[in-house]
Amino acid sequence: MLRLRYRFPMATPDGTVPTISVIAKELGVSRSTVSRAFTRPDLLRPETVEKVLAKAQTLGYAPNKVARALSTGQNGVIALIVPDIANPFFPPLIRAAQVGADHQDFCVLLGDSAENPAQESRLITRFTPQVDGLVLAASRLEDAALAEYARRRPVVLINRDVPRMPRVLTDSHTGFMQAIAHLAELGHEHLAYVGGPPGAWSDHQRRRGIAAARADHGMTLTTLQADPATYDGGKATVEAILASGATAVLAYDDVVAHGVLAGLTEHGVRVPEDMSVIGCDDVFAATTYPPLTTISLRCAEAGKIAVSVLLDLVAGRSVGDVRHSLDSHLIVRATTGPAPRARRQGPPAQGS
Amino acid sequence: MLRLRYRFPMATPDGTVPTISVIAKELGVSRSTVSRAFTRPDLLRPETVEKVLAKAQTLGYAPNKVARALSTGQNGVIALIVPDIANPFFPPLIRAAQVGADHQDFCVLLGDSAENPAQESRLITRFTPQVDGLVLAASRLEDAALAEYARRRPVVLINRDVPRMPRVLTDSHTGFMQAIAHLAELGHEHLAYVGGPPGAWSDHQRRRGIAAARADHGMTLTTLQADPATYDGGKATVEAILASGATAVLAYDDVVAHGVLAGLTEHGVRVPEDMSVIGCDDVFAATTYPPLTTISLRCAEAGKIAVSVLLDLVAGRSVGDVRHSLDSHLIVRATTGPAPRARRQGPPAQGS
DNA sequence: GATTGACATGCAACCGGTTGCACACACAAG
DNA sequence: CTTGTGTGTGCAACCGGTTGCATGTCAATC
Repeated sequence: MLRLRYRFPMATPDGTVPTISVIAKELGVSRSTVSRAFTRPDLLRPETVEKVLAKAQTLGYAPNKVARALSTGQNGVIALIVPDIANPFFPPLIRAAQVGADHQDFCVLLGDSAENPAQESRLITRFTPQVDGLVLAASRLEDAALAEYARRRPVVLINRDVPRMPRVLTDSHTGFMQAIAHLAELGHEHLAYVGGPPGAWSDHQRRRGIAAARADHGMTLTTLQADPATYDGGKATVEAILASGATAVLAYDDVVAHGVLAGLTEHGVRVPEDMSVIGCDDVFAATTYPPLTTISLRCAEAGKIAVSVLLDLVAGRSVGDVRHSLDSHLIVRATTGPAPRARRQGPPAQGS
Repeated sequence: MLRLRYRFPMATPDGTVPTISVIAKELGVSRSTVSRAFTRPDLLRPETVEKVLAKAQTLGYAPNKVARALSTGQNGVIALIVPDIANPFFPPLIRAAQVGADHQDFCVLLGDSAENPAQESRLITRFTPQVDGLVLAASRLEDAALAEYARRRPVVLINRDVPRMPRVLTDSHTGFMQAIAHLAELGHEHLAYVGGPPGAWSDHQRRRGIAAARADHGMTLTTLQADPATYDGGKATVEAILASGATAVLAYDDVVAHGVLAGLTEHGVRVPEDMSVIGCDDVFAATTYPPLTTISLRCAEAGKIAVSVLLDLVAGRSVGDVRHSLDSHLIVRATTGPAPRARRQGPPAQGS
């Protein structure tokens, strides 16, 4: 069997990717000069740089990262691995990461671990040799495994709090504090929390925050779990919510919150008249109807910062124990209202 | 300023990662022999192969992918460029693409063009040298530009119909036919279409399909445009919709549809009692409340197929003029109902 | 007018593999 | 003893950049 060398038709006009050699020849300069126009323009006469760049522009030239990687050891590529691309929390984060990387001339290799630690390990192993660093979002791996991978390449974690590893956390604490204060003000006394994936850092953090805050306000709390943490999982918890006697629901995220909304409506429970619902993430709260009261989590910012930290690390710029905690805040929209008991008992009549 | 050569500490005791040269020297053979032990073992004497592999094993050697990529021109990477990662149409597509690529041992470089042709060009130029092929989703570039890029690397388009270029189309035609038939059956006679980005193939296709189908049913059609094609853009069209006298709205996509829903509710218009609304994409119709009647578009499949076609192309397996058209269908949920006039006038009473 | 830098560019080696071609050697047939 | 046919290896060029060092130019300085 013949193994053909796969290569596209040569020479720029007829469909090849242009190289420094092409530009050099056309301009009658050496390859080094072309190279330097991109890497060390300060060494060249300004008009030379300009000449080269102009030519590169018209030829559609861009430096070949693979070649550059071979000689410098820097690939100009970072990996970003998320548990589920389609979970609406991640797209804004991914986009911000991509844009941030692009600004520093890096590309992003994207991986979806399907919430599966084994798959996540596979991807990391596969990506590692060809990237300068990795961002792992909501990793499902154990601390030890993470530390091991971090010895091979710089790693920045998102929403995973491992001491001594650089990490960026979307901290829902403030938001949930505000949410519970908001509910307390509306007269609610009985809460339900519909939690997410038990292993996840974010769920753990939310549970703790809510438990603390509700105690401050003397409220009762029923903790449930959406399993899985999806629309349907949220919907399935509705009977338990109603049985608990809660008048307000805090959901693990916006997706679960929408599931709860749907389930409530099917049970003839009106929102917010009979039940208040608060989501978390603020990721499609503003693009669906009814507008969901939710906790805004700055997920895009997390992506941006993670990349920026990683690139600092890659460039040897960074130091110390990095732990970025991004605070959150409540956004009140249309799914929270006075507790039914408070209304029945009399006053507010807010509005009509 | 000193520019340090960045290189990670590695396997061998002296801190360097072993190369074929090291193995070759230790074994007293040539570098080619070592290389061939890994790539064409059939050309070597079995005991030679074994000797090399054993040595590689003890030295912890693994072939350097970057170097291999440079000399073979095969990187094991494909690029995927989308106009907006955060547009909910794309995440399922991206995920399917990533998974499909992974199955064939390819990685995905992701790019976000921000709906901007110039940015899209930049990304393509930057990615091209380091990928084996590209998938361009909903490209905003002109046909000529696309053709030009396709001469450098295999390119597969999604939702862009350029003759003689491989393309995968999520064809909304069938779905819109069904939608209009559905509305006709419910007694609607006046439709409004809230269109999306004027340049987009998908909008163009939808406009044509709707115009044809409504004619078949003798309905009137008012065409509006959500500008931009977002939640707010959709919401802003509501007054025009109401002024048009339409009793049913077809929206460019689910996001716009939700904007319309919100706007209608703010105007005291009930859905579906006073107005029916149909979205398109089926991307979060099932994860929000109320469940949106919509057209299901198989976007994940589009991603999967595009990658599969691209990898066939890359491997030289594929042929001919590829044009995959993925049909769509209507999914009736809770936002469509009998036309108000029909209800007032009497008969149907279909159901209750 | 010769000396000295500073500056801009070229030369050539190198990064770590792959591969077309040549060569050496073995063995079989003429 | 040639000639022919394989077979297993080595040589060297190449992929597309980067970079240490050398060279050439020109203006400022002595």
